[in-house]
This record gives sequence, C-alpha cells and structure tokens, in this order.
Amino acid sequence: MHDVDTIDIAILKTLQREGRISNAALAERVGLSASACSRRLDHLEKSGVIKGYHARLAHKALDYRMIAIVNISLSGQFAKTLAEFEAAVKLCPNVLVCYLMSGEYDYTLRIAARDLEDYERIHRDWLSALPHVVKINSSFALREVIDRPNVGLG
Amino acid sequence: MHDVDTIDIAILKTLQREGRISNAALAERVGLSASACSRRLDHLEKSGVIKGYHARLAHKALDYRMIAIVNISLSGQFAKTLAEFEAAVKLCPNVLVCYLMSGEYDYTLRIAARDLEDYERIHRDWLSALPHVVKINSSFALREVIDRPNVGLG
DNA sequence: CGTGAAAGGGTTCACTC
DNA sequence: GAGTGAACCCTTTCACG
Repeated sequence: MHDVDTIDIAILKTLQREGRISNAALAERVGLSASACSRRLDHLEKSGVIKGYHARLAHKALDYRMIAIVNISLSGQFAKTLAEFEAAVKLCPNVLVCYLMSGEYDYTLRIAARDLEDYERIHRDWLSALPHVVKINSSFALREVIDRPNVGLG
Repeated sequence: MHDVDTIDIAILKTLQREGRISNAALAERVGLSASACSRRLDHLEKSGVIKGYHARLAHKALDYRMIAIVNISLSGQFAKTLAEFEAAVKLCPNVLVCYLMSGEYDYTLRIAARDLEDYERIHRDWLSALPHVVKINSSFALREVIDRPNVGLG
C-alpha cells in the first residue's frame, strides 16, 4: 500500500489524537518543515493509510445515553441472506458498528439509544424486523471504560 | 449540558464526516459567516459536545487485519476489583473499546491484532494476565459491515 | 528528502447591528 | 445572537540544495 516510516508513524499518532491540528503545528511536533510535512500528509491521505477525519461527539450531550451490544443469528449463511440482512441493518441510524462474526452468533452490533424506551422501540421496529433473524441477544453498557478510535501505534 | 440548535446539528453532521474541513468551508456549508461559525465551533468544543477530532487509519495498512470481540467475567463486582481490572486493561494498546456490561459477562472488549498469532500472544500475555479474570470468551470478526464514528444525526 | 520564500487563502479580532 | 473588514497566521507550491 505504502511504506510508512518512523516520521509517518509520528504523524499518524498525532493525527489520531488531534485530528484538527494545523499542518504547521504538526510539522513542529514531528520535527519537519511545514512543506515537507504537508507533502507527507498528502501522500498518507492519497495512499489510503488515512481514511478520513471525524469529530467524536458526546453521545450524552446529544441525549444518547445508552449503548447496547446486540448479537444476532440468521436462519442461514447464504450470500443472499447475509446481503439482505446487511442492506437492512445499514438503514438503521442507531447502529454504530456491525460485524459479521465467527462463533455462536452471526452478527455483533453496537447500538446507541436515547433511553430504555427508545431502545425498546429500536428493538421492536428495527431489530426484530430485520430479515432472516432467528435469535437476538441484547446486553447493555453500564459504563464506557475505553473508546479509542484506533489501535495504539508503536 | 448545552443547547444544540439546528445549525449546531448541521455543523456536527459535517464535522463527523469531514473532521478536517476548514472553518471557512464549514461556514459556507451551514450558511454562516466564518466568524459566527468559528464562535459556534468554539462553544461546541468547550461545552464538551465535541470530544475530539481523530484521523481514521486503515488498520490493514498498518497490518492490523484482525478484530476480536472478547467477553470477560471477573471473580466479583467489588469496586476495587473493577478498578484494578480497568487500570490493567487500559495499558493494553490493542484494546480499542471496553465497556462494563450488564448480563452474563462483566466486560466486552474490541481488540485489534495483526493476525491470529498476534492475537494468541495478546490473549496469553495480556488478557489472561488481567487481574480477577475468571472467564474469557473470544470471537472474531469475519467482515466489517458498519463502522460509524457516531450515531446518525437527524 | 529537505529548505525557504511568496502568493493565496483562512482565522480571529474589535466593532457594529 | 450574526456580519464586516483588517491584521495576522497558515497552507501550498515552487525552485533549489
């Protein structure tokens, strides 16, 4: 994909934590001139190492106080079954994360809800209505211990 | 926490998708002057609605190809037990997410690893070594279906 | 791969309504 | 709360080492 050297790693580490830092400040952190840093950053973005930049919002400030982890099993693992389920799940704005999994359940979802009543609505109107679902298992987060955007580098 | 009006929502939606957009471009998107937009952004950051900005990196480009979901139970739920576990888990750089949960297991973790061998090392050297652990259950992501940084706004 | 300079554009004031 | 203008700072690109 792209060779990533020590200075690139320093750039990535900084941008993981401070995604809106100015190029000038970033250059100083990693010990480069602004122009050299700008070129490297451009390269990292264009080669796909950096996939994007995102503001992290306080779910609580936006009145999303609940996080549920939901495991779902489908009636089969045919490609068509999976594709139909995934197309439907992508339409639900409360789904933060969805993985196809090995093991007991086919999918693991992380879902944000305003409160228990809101979750009940999501469960009834969205999750239970998803195609091919045969088993749903929900549990709720009591507290967030860690939420890192990326794996810690070197 | 803070009153968030329609224009604030527009600002937040934009910054979720394009965290490094310039203030001038952001102002144009939401129909404000640059100075008004800058003031609102400042307010959203200082009041804690925006918790930070982060580059999203290609785990694959950094040779992290595996995501594991790990459920862990402890020997008790005393505050001291939880605190000791959490302090230890925060030291492991491969842990992306950790929630204290209701239900069968006490914690759910999302872990990034380079490959199965790397995961085996993490499991042995980190997870099994965490204090008070009595039960570990791992499963692996076969494919990422959804990974949104935040809940979809209006 | 790095530097420095220059042009263009962005950010941030004080001020105004 | 929002807009304007001006000073200042930053980004980007260029020629060059």
